[in-house]
Amino acid sequence: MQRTPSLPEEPDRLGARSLTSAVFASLKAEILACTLAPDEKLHIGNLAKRFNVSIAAVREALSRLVADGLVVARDQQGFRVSPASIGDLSDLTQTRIEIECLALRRAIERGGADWAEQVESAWRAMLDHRPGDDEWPALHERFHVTLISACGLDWLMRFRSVLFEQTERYRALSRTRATPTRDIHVEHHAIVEATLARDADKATELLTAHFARTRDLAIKNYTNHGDTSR
Amino acid sequence: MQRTPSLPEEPDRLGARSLTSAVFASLKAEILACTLAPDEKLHIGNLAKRFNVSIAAVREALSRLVADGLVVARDQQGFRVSPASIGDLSDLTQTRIEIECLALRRAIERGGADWAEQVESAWRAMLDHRPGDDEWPALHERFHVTLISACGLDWLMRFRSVLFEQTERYRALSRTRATPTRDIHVEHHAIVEATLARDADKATELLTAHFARTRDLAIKNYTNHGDTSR
DNA sequence: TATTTATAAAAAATCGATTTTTATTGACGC
DNA sequence: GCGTCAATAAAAATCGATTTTTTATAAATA
Repeated sequence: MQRTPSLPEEPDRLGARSLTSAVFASLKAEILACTLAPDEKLHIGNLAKRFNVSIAAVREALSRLVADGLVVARDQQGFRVSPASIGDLSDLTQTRIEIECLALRRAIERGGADWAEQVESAWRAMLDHRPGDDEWPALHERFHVTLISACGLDWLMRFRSVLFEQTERYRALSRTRATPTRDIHVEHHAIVEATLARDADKATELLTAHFARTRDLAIKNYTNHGDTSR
Repeated sequence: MQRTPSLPEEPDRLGARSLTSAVFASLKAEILACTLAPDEKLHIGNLAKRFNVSIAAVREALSRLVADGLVVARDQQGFRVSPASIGDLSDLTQTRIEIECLALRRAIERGGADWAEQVESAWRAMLDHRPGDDEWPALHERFHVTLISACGLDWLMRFRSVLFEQTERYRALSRTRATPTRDIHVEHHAIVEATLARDADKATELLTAHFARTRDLAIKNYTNHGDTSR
């Protein structure tokens, strides 16, 4: 009973239950947004100063980020942001296509009426928004999660999550200029239609094209602007 | 220049470049062998005493293990070994089947003569050994890695590795009595034959059966002996 | 001049102690 | 009796300082 309710909270802990988690979340956001560039050295001492926490807290947060494949660690050489490259983006996208199509087929096979409803609902929730919108990222991810949520395999969903997150980084790298001629709502709508019609072949074909287009756009801007080094 | 070369090394660091890595490796081995049981609380202070290292080193090692899905962390409640269950084993196995079959198809499509040679070589290397043998685990894993290594997707290989490791834990749980009537060499040989004959349908069918059998054996012994709680 | 070797500076890794949070237990009131 | 609350014990989280390792720099040798 030491803290008066009216006093302001500590600045750092934005909802996080521990300092380490707060640092983890901040670092993750910066890496996904490429404020911390791919392959950039993550100077433990500097980060500790910047976040006003101890070295141990930073090290632990960084160790956790290795889990998501966003940071790589080497003994006695510290941590750095995972490198990014067109090769990796291609690999990533193809793996994503394989896994999500697999999951979508299973979901179409097993999903019940409740699932179909959720898919439609998640899609409609996106309609009022556009990429660049504050709420867009969360809604977009929720849509893709819901779409294949009926696949019935937690491990597959877990891998999907890793791949989605990784892709986020390349999206950030290509977000240099306004995204041009791409009607993302139309793409999503087509996927929803085929899915709800239980047409697995069509749905996976559309999903594949959807991911491939994301990749191609990223590669295009990547070549023009994306400087991964610093 | 304080250390005399002839003095014995510190006991702990078995090849590891850092204390944290050594603790990481030890803990990982114990978790995979189920010496540290599923869902068991990982008492940081005790572990630090047991390994003669600081709390920070243990925390970091544990954080790294979260990456592999072998440990789960909860803010302010420390770490525990990831829980195991028949449900998880089923999920795991099915995901493994989907992903490895996918990879095998791609490998059969793309693999060249060098790959075919490596597959045969990795298979032959296993012939002199049996499960339970000291060298078996490494050779067995190498065989399965080689088999699909020509799939051309690093991310897929990465997920494979996670799934293989997870399966290891259930193997340990079921290793109570001598593995009974299962000629694993025959199973592997059939897979190799179909693969080298570039018969993807047959190869994936056999691989699926192979993983399913591992799962069924584990479930059988799990029900009899496997006490995940403590 | 190129390669090595010594030296100094920087950074990573590690520790022991302190602070904070959670879990436990027993008293108290309903 | 049962739930609530406070005091205490245990454990997790965090910190600041120390030790070890690597990297950068400069001198020395071939």
